[in-house]
Amino acid sequence: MASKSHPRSGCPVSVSLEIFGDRWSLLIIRDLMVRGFRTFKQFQEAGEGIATNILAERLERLEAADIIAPETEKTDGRRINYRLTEKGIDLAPVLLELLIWGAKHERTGVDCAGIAKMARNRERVLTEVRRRWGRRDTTPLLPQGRTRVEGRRTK
Amino acid sequence: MASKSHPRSGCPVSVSLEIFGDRWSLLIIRDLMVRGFRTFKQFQEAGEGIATNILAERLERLEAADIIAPETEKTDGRRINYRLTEKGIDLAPVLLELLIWGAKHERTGVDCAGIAKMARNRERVLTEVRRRWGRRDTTPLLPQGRTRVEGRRTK
DNA sequence: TCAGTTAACTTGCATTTTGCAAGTTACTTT
DNA sequence: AAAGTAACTTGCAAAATGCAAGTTAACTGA
Repeated sequence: MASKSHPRSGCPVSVSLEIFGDRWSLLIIRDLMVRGFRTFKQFQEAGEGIATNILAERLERLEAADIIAPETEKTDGRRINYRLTEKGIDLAPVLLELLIWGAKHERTGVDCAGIAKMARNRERVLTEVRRRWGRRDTTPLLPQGRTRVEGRRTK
Repeated sequence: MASKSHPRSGCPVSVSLEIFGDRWSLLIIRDLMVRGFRTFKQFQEAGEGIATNILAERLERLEAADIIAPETEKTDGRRINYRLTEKGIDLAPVLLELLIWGAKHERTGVDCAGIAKMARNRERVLTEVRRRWGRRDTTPLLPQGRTRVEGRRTK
């Protein structure tokens, strides 16, 4: 991608975009963060149709950037579980704002009201994401339905 | 770009990324929002080396998404001033989080402490961005210093 | 134990998007 | 009216993407 790209300005926004400024990277991170996905296969199937070569390249890239870390499953040596690093979980606010913006301004097949509620409880939502990450809780933060996210509150 | 692309999931994050999920769009928006840039030439020169055809395509796309709006200058018919729409200014939180993340986790040639302070005053910063946008104040929000992007200021 | 299955990738190749340099067009300034 | 200037186009080579079809190492069930 922006692999051997140009010398860009040192602006943090620019630097960030060089790492995950494409159509897929943040979706993988979203899946890890709120959908509880962990494996190549899950990203491949439940994602929005990412090609396997691209997926492999993105995982490699995110790993190189220390945003995710692979971890071979003890009970099944084939299976690699990807996990967010601390740096990765720090992307939660970015994802949340992206979610809020999209829900507010685009037709997304998602319950706007539910998202709006999340927007009002920003801090609470972020704390919850972090809490789950800490205890390796992989139950999806949002029910999978997508259309109709009956915004279950953080409790 | 994602022009005649696939039917993706209705997730707001995905929808958002389809609009500005690339390496340039958010930089243009950043320039409009915090650097006070308005014209094609400014984006072209002070940006990080975007090609003119790509710039033209991105402006077109952002306009189509109703994130920016062009406005011909009254005193000089050649000059087109791009302005953020309400929908565009709503991207401020996204950009701010991107800025905070980049400054915290990457070597960016930017004063981390300064950004950290912004992070602590999130709401204040966002309010200020909005205020300037409202009164069409184009003085850069951040001093241009940085890694010397010889950013010729807008005067 | 060994044939079949599965997870995680590669590979090859056609298509699309980028990047670069060089125009073009419509004002404006001198 | 000649020379700039701003905002784009165009043509083309190079890189990234998407797709289908492998490949490899680990498991699993008979």
